[in-house]
Amino acid sequence: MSNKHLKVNKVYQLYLELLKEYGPAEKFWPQWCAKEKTLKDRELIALGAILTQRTSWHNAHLALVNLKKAGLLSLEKIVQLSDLKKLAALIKPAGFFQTKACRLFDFSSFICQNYKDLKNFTGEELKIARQKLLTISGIGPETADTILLYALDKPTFVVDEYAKRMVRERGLFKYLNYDRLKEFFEKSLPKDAKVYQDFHALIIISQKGKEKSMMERID
DNA sequence: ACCCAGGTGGCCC
DNA sequence: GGGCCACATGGG
Repeated sequence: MSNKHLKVNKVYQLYLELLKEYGPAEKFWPQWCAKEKTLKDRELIALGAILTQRTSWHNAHLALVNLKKAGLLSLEKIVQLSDLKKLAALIKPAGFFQTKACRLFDFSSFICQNYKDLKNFTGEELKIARQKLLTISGIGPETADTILLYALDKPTFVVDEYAKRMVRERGLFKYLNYDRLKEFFEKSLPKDAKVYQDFHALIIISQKGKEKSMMERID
């Protein structure tokens, strides 16, 4: 589908300006914004989306490295755990570790039991997939959209505190609730996962600074 | 010794 | 339907 019909608007212009100034977000978030992702990458991103809730990326990163070292950076391995104490201990640096251990387990169970793996879940239509993720305890709109956008490369816009702040400061839109803002961004931009990924990352990079937004690879 | 970091669900009115 | 609270660690 051609995007030529898309009217020039402030949001799209802002996206183009940020892209020009900072370059593609893949430079700063190599793993999350990569064009080609392995299934392992996708699992890491989805688990990372939960671990980073209300937490600095640095702390979520420490937790992911612990999971990797323990061989638990895998939905299947997490589902097989008999109790969550070990999982909770590993993700301690990410904070809210008991809550998040349950969330990682519930998410992993949902995917493994209903779809076997994330690749099959990608086959679900976007709206259905989003609705289903929202039924999982601990997966709210931002986490659901983060998983869909970065782990599954589905075109759904992630609204976070940085996006809200930007909209507020620049007076782009008067409604600040999640769904209204998400719709606003999506109507202003080409419906393209790569555009949403880069823009969301660039919003954060432009506000926080490149250094603090760097997400190191975990291999 | 504070304050905050890419939220969410529960409870209250 | 909005306003508060608990959840918890690491860094400035």
